[in-house]
Amino acid sequence: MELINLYKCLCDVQRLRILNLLKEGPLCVCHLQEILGETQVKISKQLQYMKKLGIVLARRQGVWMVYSLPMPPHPLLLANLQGLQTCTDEFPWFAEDLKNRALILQRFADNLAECPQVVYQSASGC
Amino acid sequence: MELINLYKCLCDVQRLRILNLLKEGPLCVCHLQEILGETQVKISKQLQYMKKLGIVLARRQGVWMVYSLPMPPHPLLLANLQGLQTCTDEFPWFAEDLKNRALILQRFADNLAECPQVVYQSASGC
DNA sequence: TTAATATATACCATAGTAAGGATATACTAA
DNA sequence: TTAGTATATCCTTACTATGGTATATATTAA
Repeated sequence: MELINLYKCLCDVQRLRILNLLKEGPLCVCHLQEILGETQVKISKQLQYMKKLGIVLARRQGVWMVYSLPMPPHPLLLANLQGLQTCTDEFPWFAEDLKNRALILQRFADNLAECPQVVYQSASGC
Repeated sequence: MELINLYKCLCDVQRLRILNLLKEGPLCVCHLQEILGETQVKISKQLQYMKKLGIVLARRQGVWMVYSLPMPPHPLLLANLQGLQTCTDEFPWFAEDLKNRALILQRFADNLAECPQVVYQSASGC
């Protein structure tokens, strides 16, 4: 992976939000779609873009595609996501997104009918 | 300045090299041109790009245009340039450029006929 | 004024990126 | 097999970025 590619991913707000979410753990497209409030095509394309550049990984789990960061995530990526956390005025969605992610995981824990094949816990190793 | 713009500048090798140099202090176009070994047009365009995004500042000093980082430089920019210093395998020019910059400044100190109007020392405040 | 130097801009071609709509693919369930 | 769901791809259009050549601008020196 070329480091330049990291910056190519960071220079777009949607991709930044996706990486911020994936930093916490794997997510499937439908959940990213729900959190970002974007169309399926847009999310999917951004994921393809980052996958092609080697910044995210994809793995199929039943009907779902689960995206994640390579382990361990590049320290420079983590440092940037960390540093951006404090810029709440410019990136208000940074914390909001993480909150919504937690809600979804909670909902998923309560109701296994939703995304039943996706066991994010077991995906932490990919 | 929007932080996203910072990443837009970082995602290109030439711009990265320029920022790495400006981190050490102001430089005029001709010196950047000499260090990077690129054409005047390319350097100038990259500088315009970053200036438009609010990442670098420009000030005329006689015939020369002196470019610099806004003071104080954004911590996220410094953190990234710092973090990249260690990636000598991927960015071998990172240290080389700084060495060449030092040589130019030395040469300038020895011979004032070169870029006589440019007093980089006095430019540190811009 | 004229000439010379440093730098920016205009113009053109090419490539990369982004967004939307429609459609295709892959998998699951029945 | 069929239908349904999740995701990816194709196609078009528009915008942004990159690179090159030529030219314009600004400043200095004579």
